[in-house]
Amino acid sequence: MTVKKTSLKDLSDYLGLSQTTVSRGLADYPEVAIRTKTRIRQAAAELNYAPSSSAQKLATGRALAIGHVITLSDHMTLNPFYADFIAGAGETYAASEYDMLISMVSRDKELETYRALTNSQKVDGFVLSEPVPDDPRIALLQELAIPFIVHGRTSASISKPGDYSWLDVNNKRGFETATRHLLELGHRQIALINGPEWLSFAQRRKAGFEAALFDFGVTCPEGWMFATDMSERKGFEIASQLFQQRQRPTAILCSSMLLALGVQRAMHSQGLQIGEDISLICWDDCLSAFDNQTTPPQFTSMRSSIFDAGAMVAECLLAQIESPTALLHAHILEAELVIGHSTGPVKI
Amino acid sequence: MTVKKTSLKDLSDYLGLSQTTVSRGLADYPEVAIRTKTRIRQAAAELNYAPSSSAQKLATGRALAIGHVITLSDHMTLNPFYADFIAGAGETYAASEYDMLISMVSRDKELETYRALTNSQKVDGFVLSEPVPDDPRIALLQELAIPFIVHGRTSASISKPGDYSWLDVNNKRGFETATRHLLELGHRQIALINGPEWLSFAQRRKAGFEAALFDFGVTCPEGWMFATDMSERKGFEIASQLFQQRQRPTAILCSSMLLALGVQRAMHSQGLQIGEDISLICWDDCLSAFDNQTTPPQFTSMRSSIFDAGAMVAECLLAQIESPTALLHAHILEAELVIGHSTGPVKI
DNA sequence: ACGTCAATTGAAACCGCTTTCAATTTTCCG
DNA sequence: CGGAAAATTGAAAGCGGTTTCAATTGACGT
Repeated sequence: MTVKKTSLKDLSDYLGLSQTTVSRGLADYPEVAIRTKTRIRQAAAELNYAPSSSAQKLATGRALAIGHVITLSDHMTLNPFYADFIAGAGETYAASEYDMLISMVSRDKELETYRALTNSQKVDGFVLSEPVPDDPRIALLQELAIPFIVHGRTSASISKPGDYSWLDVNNKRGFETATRHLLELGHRQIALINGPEWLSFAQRRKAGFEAALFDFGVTCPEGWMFATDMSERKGFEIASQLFQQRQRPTAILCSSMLLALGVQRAMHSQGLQIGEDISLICWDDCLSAFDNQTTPPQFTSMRSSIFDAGAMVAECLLAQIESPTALLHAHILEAELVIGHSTGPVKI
Repeated sequence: MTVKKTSLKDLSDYLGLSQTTVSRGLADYPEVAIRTKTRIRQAAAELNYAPSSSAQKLATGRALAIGHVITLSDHMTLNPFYADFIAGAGETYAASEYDMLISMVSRDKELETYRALTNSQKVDGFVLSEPVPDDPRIALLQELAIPFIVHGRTSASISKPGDYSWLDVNNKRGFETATRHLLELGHRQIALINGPEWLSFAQRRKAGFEAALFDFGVTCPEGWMFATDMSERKGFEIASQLFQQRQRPTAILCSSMLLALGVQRAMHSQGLQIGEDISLICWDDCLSAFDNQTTPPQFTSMRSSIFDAGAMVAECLLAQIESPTALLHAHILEAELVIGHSTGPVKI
């Protein structure tokens, strides 16, 4: 059943050449004669030869693989974002002949997993997602001296340039812009439905929200800033609850489109007109499952493709791995405000 | 910077033992004396030793990795389902010390990717998702003689038992049951919003839908069976279109909760009451991002966790790999009808 | 004390590829 | 044509484990 794979030796025997030459020929070394290379390539194709990756890894020391460790314990991390983010990264890896190794582990095994993957030399680097303010993973990977890049940032204080590589979207400015947009439309009663506040990005978004309000001398009523799982249902539940208060917001800011869909449902069920009675802005990660790309889009939103972010993160990491002398990366992407149907001037 | 990893040799030198004994000690061979094992383990922990995976692979011939090849060309496959499916599978792999290798490639490189991963011996097996009726991947993998399992099935004709391993949910019966439920509530004007019909599962669902209608002597009006990307927007668009016809359905069957959310939005925007004016049943994959687990749930649905499916698929595959003599797997899961708020007797 | 057998441990080959350094063949020129 | 330089090719030593087979040690019965 299991057919013996053709090895380099088989191939070189077949060609009457040494393994050395064949190996070099396949790797396109300049010192191998053109006609020899041609012969080698042809024979390789004929015998369906492909080098054993483990042998190659062993000999070169490079795993040609990047690790993504995903924790399953809480529902947050196994969300649609991740699918798109991974897809973006994966595309880049594939284009560079790298493999993507994904480990799904419970949170308590997380650090151990990074350590094991590093020690067993299964990967050449890591991509970290969803950093928390003082992320232990970063310290660990620095100690292990393995290249990595963070999608997002930890607290500003720790993010001295040159400390570690990261790529982040400007969450603070994004939410500041969105909030300002609402304020300029005359809204003064604005609620925020944010992601879990132990994640850095959520903290930044909140800061942006507050900064804009502050500029306009507006305050957010007690209990109008929510931090929650970003699910449709949570959006629905929170909005429903908001709508029952005697003083109701005239605008709502959501940290994800999924939340916005829930809010929208709540509005519908209360007979509230979106963009009329209440304005709604959400963050739009341009997920393939929720496209908001009609013109004009369904939701007014701050738009920043997480697929693209995945691709960029991967590119930075690979660059870093290929030339270790390169500087660390630190990139900020700006989200774009896109006006859709869900916002309008405040009703008097 | 790059600290030299401790190798088996380092460890055996440190212990004053041979590599042989240390290797055996770590692998818990019975012929190694207990006290020696203890010493070895201790030293290994001390020196932070972890075997090089590539060396191990080379020596044993087992990659201890499973491949998932995902095509990016169309948006369908990069969807939330996949995230949950992969998560389920990944959990199983992690528990069995296997790695998960994910390749994101365009459809035209798909087969080539399977071939390359197999030849380079990067994986011990594959999981195929979203089979099409006469799937070329299956033929290829059979030819390559590498273990694999399909999540889903190809056409019934090809699925002779023993042909290849698969695990599928009973899509036909699921939709038959759902349709029957609507029929028993008195509905006779039922529309179907299905997934893309070139995928086997969608064909089966359609067959189930038609079978139930046939049993009740009901026919589905021309143009009421849709096959589409399963996005929120498509659900909205199709439902909106349906509602504009003079004869409007009294019930709708959706192939995903995402579609159902879109349909719901369309209903809201037309002032139609869900479960009152129109009944809605959707397939519920129990995705973490769209939970429908309230009691009673928001949507009446056919429920079958895709996360669990991923875990089961992975288990079957691993079993198959570990004992090649084992029979091929062929499992059918039944989806469960869960009554929620979105259905009710037909209005007269 | 001695032979025997079980319990442990080791030497060395091998997995399949890369790479250093040496060997061989060509090419070029005086 | 002789010889140096350039162009090719090869032998062999790793890379870091596993495993076969042999060797050593210890225990035990007489």
